Amino acid sequence: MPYNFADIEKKWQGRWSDSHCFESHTDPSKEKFFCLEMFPYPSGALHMGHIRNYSIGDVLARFLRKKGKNVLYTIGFDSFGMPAENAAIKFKTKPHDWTLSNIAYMTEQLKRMGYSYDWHREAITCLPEYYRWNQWIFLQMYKKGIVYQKEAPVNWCESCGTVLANEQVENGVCWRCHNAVTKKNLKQWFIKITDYAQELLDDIEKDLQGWPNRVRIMQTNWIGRSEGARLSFKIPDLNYELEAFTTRFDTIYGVTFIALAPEHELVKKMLEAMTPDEAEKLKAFVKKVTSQSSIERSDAKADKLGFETPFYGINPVNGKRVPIWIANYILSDYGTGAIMGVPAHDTRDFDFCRKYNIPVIPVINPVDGTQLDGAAMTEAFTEDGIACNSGEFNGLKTSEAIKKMIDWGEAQGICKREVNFKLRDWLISRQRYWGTPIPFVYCEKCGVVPVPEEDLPVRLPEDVEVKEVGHSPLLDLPEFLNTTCPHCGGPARREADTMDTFFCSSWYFDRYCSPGDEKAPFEKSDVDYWMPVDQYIGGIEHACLHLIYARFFAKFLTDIGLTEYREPFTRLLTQGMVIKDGAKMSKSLGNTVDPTEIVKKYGADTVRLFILFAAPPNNDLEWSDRNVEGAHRFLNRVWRYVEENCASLKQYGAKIISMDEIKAPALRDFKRKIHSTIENVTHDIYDEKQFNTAIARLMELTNAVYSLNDTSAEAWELKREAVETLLNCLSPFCPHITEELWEMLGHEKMLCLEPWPVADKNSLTQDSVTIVGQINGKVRGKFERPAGMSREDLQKSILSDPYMVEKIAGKEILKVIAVPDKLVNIVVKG
RNA sequence: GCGGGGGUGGCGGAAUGGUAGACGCGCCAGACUUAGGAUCUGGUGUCAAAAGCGUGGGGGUUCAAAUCCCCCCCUCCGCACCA
Repeated sequence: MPYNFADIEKKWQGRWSDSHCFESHTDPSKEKFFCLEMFPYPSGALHMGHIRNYSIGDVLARFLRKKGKNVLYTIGFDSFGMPAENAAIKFKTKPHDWTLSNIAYMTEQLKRMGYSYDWHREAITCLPEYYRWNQWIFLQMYKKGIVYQKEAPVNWCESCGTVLANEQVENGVCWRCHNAVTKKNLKQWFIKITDYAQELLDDIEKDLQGWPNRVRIMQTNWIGRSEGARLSFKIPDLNYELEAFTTRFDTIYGVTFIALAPEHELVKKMLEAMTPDEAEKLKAFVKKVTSQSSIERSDAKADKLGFETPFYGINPVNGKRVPIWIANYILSDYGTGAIMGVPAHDTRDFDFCRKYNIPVIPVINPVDGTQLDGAAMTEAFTEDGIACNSGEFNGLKTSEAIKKMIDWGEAQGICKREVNFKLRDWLISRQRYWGTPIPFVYCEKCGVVPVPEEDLPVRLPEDVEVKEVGHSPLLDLPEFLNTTCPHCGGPARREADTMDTFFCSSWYFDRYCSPGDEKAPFEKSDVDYWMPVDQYIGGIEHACLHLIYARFFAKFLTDIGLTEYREPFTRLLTQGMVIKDGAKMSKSLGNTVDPTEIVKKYGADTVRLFILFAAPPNNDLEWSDRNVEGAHRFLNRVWRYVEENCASLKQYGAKIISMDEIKAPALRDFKRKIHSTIENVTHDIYDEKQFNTAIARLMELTNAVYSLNDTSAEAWELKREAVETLLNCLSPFCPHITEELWEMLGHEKMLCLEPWPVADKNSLTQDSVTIVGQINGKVRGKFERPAGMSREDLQKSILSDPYMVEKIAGKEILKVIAVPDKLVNIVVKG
């Protein structure tokens, strides 16, 4: 009977589903394991990246169930978002219908892969059962004062027709469509994620040891903490105190100018105080700079542009007058939007001053004793050194100077210690239709009023026509827009913006714990039991997006008493990309491989095996049709062996023969192979998450089974043990074929319910070992010796071996190093 | 520029400081076959070679280095005027 994967896979998927064997329940008497994968966006069909992600997760889930853990493993769909609107326009359908039909198709695909999801926990974010709790959580945030509206220059993507959060702008372009992002002044909803900046930072070190270092560093940089001081410069002509932030208060004596961002509020006051002629020039400058795209403005290599104003500020430490400039390289939304310019010790300020002939005054000399000359310097000196030209602080080392000068400044009332973060508040509103409606109304009398919790959900109308990108159909729906004020009962208008979809994905794992809860987003007892996630698996691209937002949510939900955990994901695995012909598989490059086609041709087990064997999870994985065939060939080999030897194998296996009973060396080796395989595979799967080597070990065991030609009863007993071990250990990777063969061997209980095998220590002991004989560190011979020989005996034995005696004849032995059970190295001269 | 990974056969990749190249792909030879792009057996770093040489390059530590230290090169990724 050939290996008929199509029928076999269908059969077992049916059995698993009918028996509900993958459903899990909250049970504090059992040890839990929450295995989570980043849920997909229902774009239409699964791609190989999904298959890779979920195959990794399924191996872990199936493995841990066998290890006796109560495993929560399920999936959902992150189903709000732009593509549904675009598709609606293109295919003249409705986002709701398009999305749900995609979900249906992708669900089918997932089931075909044999993933052991608990489908009764599934969460679909675009359904009101789910998004009403987005609205509810948003209202809790509002109550706690961390939701606010603000008019501010925000990131605007013209092609998506909406604003974007800071995290969603990559190198000045939109993360989704890669078009240039501009700034626009709009009143928008924000969440004060910055309140949590310090905790988000601290907990990276404290609680995220199970995360890849790379992601921890990326988040650390994104949060971007810097310590320094805030100080102010009096501007007599404008009767204004200009505040600036600096991390280098020790360079305060080196200030030769002040620079403002063109958006700074002081610019307005300046314009009023300037002559009309000068004001026109300044206006033109500001216009020029602010009309630059984000890409141009944030390019560090681009030319620095400045405009010298007729105003000056007073350096608080020495009373010196310094000119005030407006410059394009000053960011309006970091610090105070103004800087103290110290060209001698800051690269950017240096470039600026050389261009505009502003004096350079060094206030730190290198430790080697060189005296810097401001006029002659060719680049800024940014290293630590010794303070000079700094009055009473001369001679201090930089680290000391920073501390002492700020101490002094604080005592004098000149400055105040301050910590700044790069992290910005999370801009949550989107000018889109297909998202969670923001639960607020605008009342002429009462202003901005939250929708009362009992009125949730604010339902998103589903029967709409999306006509053009950038225009939400909600704006044309009076029945949605027109409402009454919950406060005064008067006429009011609904907020037509929807939430960033990252809001949905910040807590879906909590929902998995309490599926279908109608009274709350989740039951505390469920979440207390299941959370935090023990293993999260997904792409690196979310390092500073989803993974920061979800961490923030965890902290907020705990602060309002809904949960007990402060970090949602204990361990994180970021799988590499699936590559073909040297590039990431993508529709636009036309180098995709459709999982459905491959599953049809080879079966789900083969696809899973290939994708897990071809590379370790963290590496990128090059698709190879040949290697898919290789994986298929291996499964055929396993199938053929069990099928052809089924009768003999079934005849035996009544008892497991212990190592002590086995005499023949070949059989002892075979027994050892079985148990070392168990030990290594267990370690590779759980400790290393190194599935490629785990599979390699199973291939070795298969090879060993094939090569054992002994047909004694004893040998058959052992072969039975080997085959059953092989099937059990292979089953998390290739669950269908292994169930089928397991059944063929006469088992009635499903293999997925069978406990994971345990390596027998006694079967692992070596009878003899290969000792490497080295001369001067070079391998010269190999010798079989009994295991466990003492250092002395081993040394004697190898030194007296005729082969080695001959090799070292006539040479003077200087030293001998013997490592028990490993090697003997003879150091000789001559 | 700053930060973080990587660099091992023809390829994907293995190697607690201790036999470099497990396992697989590919390739070569043979067997079985009407046939093989099925299957099985053997071989496969380099070199004519038992020797020698081999883990990006150069130094070093060590009895012993892919692995530890220093310098350099290449490559991928992230951040990028954050004061």
